Amino acid sequence: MRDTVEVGRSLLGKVLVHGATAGRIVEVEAYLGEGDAAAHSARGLTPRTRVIFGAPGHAYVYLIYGMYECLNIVAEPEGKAGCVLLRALEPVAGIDVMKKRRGNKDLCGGPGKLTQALGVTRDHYGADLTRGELRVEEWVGEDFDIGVSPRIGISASKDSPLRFFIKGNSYLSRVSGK
DNA sequence: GAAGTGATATCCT
DNA sequence: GGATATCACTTCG
Repeated sequence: MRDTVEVGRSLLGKVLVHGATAGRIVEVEAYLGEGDAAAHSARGLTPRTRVIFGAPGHAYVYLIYGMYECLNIVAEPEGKAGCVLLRALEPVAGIDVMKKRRGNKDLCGGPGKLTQALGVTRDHYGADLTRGELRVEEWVGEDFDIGVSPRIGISASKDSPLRFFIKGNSYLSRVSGK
């Protein structure tokens, strides 16, 4: 569990690159395997969640509510479940492309939105994020403070402080409409 | 505030 | 093998 948390924190500030588009990771959530009722992996290994139990550094993309993909990065070593959900990005490249795809609205301020903006689909399920078209890159930038809070939009384990974000960043996700 | 969307997992026959 | 309950969200009212 600690490893997943560490990976999540270390992902903050890095950049997710997909072709011409790229975004800085400003908000993530850790999803553990054992003892985390909110994680897909909590109920064991299934065809859908098998990537979470696989090698770290790979993408776990799933379709939720029929229309939206969510992008996770596997964090734990093979055999253990644990992944980090990317919730929000700060657009840094290919913004015009994102706007075209998203219709000029909020580009990356939510798990389903950021995948649309970057063009991430289930085709990237299991992809290696250290190389290839879709990848995560280091980013040398100014220092930032990391904030912690409970996760958003789930029904189980609401109180676990497993959401990490860059303090003060204005591209963080918001809970709809409110 | 509520509905809609489709894949998955868990029943039920 | 087939049906339905669930879901880590977004959009529209």
